[in-house]
Amino acid sequence: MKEEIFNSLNKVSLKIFPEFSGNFQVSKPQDSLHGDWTSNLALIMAKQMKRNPRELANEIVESLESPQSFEKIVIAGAGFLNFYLKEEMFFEKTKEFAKGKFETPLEKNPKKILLEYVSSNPTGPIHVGHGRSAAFGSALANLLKKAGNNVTQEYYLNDRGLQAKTLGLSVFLRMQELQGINVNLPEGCYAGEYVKVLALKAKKKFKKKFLLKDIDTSSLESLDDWFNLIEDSFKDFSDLSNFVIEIQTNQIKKDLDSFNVQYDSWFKESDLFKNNLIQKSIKKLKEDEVEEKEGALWFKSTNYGDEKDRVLVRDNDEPTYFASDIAYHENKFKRNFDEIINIWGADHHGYVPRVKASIESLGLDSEKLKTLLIQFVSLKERGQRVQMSTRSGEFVELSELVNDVGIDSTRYYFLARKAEQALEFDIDLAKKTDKDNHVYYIQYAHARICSIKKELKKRNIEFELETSLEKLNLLKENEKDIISLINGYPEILEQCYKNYELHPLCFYLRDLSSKFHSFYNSEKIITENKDYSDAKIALSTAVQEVIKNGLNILGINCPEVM
RNA sequence: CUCCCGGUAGCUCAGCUGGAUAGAGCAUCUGCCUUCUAAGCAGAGGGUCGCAGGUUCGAAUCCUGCCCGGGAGGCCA
Repeated sequence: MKEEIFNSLNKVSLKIFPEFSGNFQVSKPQDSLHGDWTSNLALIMAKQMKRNPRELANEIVESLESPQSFEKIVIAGAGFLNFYLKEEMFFEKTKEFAKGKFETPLEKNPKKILLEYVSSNPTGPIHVGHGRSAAFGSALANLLKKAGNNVTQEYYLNDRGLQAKTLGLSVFLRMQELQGINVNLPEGCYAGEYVKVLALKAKKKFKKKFLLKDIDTSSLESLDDWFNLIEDSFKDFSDLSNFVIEIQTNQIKKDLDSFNVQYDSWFKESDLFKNNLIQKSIKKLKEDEVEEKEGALWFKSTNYGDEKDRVLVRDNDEPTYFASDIAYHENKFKRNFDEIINIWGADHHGYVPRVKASIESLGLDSEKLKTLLIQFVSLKERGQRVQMSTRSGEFVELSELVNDVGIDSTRYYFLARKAEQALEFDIDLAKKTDKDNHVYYIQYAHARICSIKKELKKRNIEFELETSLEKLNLLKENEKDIISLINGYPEILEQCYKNYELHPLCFYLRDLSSKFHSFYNSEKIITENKDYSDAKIALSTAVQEVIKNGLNILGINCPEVM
């Protein structure tokens, strides 16, 4: 509908003023008194034409074609064009939605999209910060799919390199402790409790294979000292590293799966090495943008506006994380996606320019890549900030939070906040099971409607949806406000889709629920007046379906009984 | 020092691609259960949109400068 209005207005604007190039809008007015749709076209045009906006508005209305969907078009305020839908059009969306029809062809040209998110290192458990990305990524995937696109969700696994070795060492040292050999953990080792759990598993698997026995380690201090010793004494050490990385990876998969997050693809960094893709990609960078300096190999990302040039291969011949990422991104592009989306923690924002630079140097179209940054999460409990620091291993695991407050609350509050805004997660609020907790409030509205349906059966009252939907005009004016809100649902989805955001949907569902609770409470829905009763149940059904549809996108459960 | 995010009601936040009287929730105060779920509803009070300029018919929204909070700036990931 919005589009129809936009197109016909556009047509008229060009007729009146062919040079018109303004960016006018058609939107839902804040106040329903201002109609079902409103446009600022006359105001925008008046500026360019240096004319009186109200006069212009008159001309526009006069030459507007096919206004048959509208009861009236009113010129208001400074020159707004307010469109009032005819009643039968007004009920259109509610009728469709009540029947569960949500065909929203948001995307006219469906795309093949790669969505990479979380991708945290398998050196430890997923924590709450990753959880926010997980909730966001999976919900965005749902939305992109609903819009008609083909979406691949991918997790990039850093399963090799220094961090894998460090985890191996950390577990190795805990294994010694299990045998009564005391060693000091060097700086940089992973210190969390989960490392001890891994050590137990490793001990079971490898028995006495990785034991120090009589080796004197008293002089060892740094990570490197230890790595040297291990290289000399334990030829198969990588078996241990690989083993614990695999266990951690499975743990991550499990944690994400129980958070309603499912991937289509797990991409291993080690595969890039197996196939020598890193070297191959580096060779494909523009020749004059790669140079050797101070024993290392550099990429001149400053050519593309990056702050400084970046190292690709260290002086010890080990490629950097950045080099892997170039190969990984080249691989993404080779897989022929129309759009490639990365969801990264905001602490990686400095990383964006160099990756874009490398893509361009490879001769690929960096416009295809979109990077969304998610800000940090902090936790609040009993009015106090929960202390967290990754360095000391005192972070709160996602699974811990989910166990505490539940998956629905966790997902909702992660999503109800603009992604680029830091999030303060109120644990006490999220645990509440009353109206203060928005997700309960929304679910409760849905459950209440289910409950009405049950009551109908109990009382043996017949209800036929199709015919009842024809009685919507019996609703009172204030009840029609709900219909107006329902009419706005597609635009909310469109806004989310266009801007890669989900919080407007969260806010919308809460608003809709609020309107419904108010409606429910004002008077009985099931009454002696059969026709009016039918109309109210039909309206409730539409609300029920919209809530179900919305929660589904957010990846939040929609119980029928609470 | 450079870059990124933020500063809107007592608190947590929407609104920011310029539009009509700046909105929600919480908290505070006043009401509402013989009822299809009170796990709820109705009402009230509460604002220098960080500060100062600028752009224009119109600025919370755009531009410039400044102040405050958080984050990032490795041959770590």
